[in-house]
Amino acid sequence: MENEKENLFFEPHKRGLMKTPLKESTAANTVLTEIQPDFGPLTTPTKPKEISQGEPWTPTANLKMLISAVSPEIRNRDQKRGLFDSRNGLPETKDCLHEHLSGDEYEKSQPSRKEKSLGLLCHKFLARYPNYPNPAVNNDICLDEVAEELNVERRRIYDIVNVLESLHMVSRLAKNRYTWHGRHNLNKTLGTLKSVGEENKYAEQIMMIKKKEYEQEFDFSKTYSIEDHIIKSNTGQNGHPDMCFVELPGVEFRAASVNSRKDKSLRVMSQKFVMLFLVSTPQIVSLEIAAKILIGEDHVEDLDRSKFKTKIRRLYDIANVLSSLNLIKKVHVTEERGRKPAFKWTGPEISPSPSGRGPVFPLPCSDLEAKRPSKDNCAKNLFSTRGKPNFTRHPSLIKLVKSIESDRRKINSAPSSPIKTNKAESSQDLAPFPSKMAQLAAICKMQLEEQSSEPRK
DNA sequence: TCCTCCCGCCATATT
DNA sequence: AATATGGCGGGAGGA
Repeated sequence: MENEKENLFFEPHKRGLMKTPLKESTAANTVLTEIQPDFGPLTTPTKPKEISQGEPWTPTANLKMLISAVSPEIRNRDQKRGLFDSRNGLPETKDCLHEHLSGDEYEKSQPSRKEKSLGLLCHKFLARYPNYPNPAVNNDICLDEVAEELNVERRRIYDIVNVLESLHMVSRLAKNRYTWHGRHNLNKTLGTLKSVGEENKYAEQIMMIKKKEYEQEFDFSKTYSIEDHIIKSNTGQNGHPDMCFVELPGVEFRAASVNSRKDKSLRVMSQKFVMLFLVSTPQIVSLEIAAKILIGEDHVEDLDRSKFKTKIRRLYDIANVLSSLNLIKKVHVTEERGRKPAFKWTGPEISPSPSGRGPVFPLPCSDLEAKRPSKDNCAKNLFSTRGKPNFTRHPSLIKLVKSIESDRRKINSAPSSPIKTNKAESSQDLAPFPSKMAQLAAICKMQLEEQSSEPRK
């Protein structure tokens, strides 16, 4: 079934716009079918590593301009460091000005950590494709080629592609091949994610966690375990919560594979992370909060510290590509007890309702407007977190969907009310935790206060 | 020091 | 078995 051998088409990019000439001294191989002289083309590079002379930037000079235009911050960072200053530190290396430091150690201009950041890499990646590609032409992406052209190991490309996929900006076609969709559907996807986020009551969960922290700050230390339980029950009252990958109506995943079980972390995590922004009132989410919520959802019994740490690490990865997409930007929240790293949503304001809302503007490409309530899609693509060797669709999740449906009615209101009007409607859903209402009310208040104090650091 | 997060080993999933 | 994917977390660069 996998028509993997479709080498018939070629990359659409690198010709579309100015793109990356890449015609530089070094690499620059803009070959159509990448055939590295050193390695076999069809195997995992594993370590293509640095190509001859280390010139991380020059070949992409104009790309940089492109990037700068989009993200001034990046530009600043670059300027901060002398791009041309090839030698940093490296005491014994007399004067590198003499070009070839020859010898055996030409370790001089090491790209420097920042130049190898995922964020930068993502910018380069994105610069190769138009935001709104013409669906009529071939928009395939060959991971091998990209990895090679950007001079990074494949592993990094997976990181990028995975989150892009979570936003449906790309979709897997076959082994090593993805199709670029760009920002078509992006709003639709975000709308869907927002709906799911509301259904999952992320806003409430966030408040619960904040409340917890708030209390701990005082002396009520010891309320955490209780809180955890509430949160968990709330999400997936007995089974697993929403470990589902939200699909898009029109863009069903072609070429199965993607729907198989192993869809775990990054993709789903990325969607959830985005959901948090979309349901948060001051669209700001701290990594800590995000990590806690994401952890709370699966692995019920986890107080593990290392797990938390790992989660944070993943979030940084995701945040980097989301930042490259200009959907979020890094900020700091100054809460009681110090400032924490957080991110602020800078993406489009998305329409709250999943149904009845079409794209903001009529798109030329007829991407089947299957305007479907998110829950449908969600229900359709549920799979358990844990890799059950045989089942990708966890039966117990069906019930979750049911409950979600019942919740659903609540999302058709409150277009922009600052505080989720949860007390009223959600009271029924939260029935098992009546006392929670009172707490939520209190939290809401805190939330407001916090908001007012957000701006001024 | 703490915040970020690169790097790449190696378990899993696909072919 | 060979490859493709992608969890995961040690540990190092940077502020």
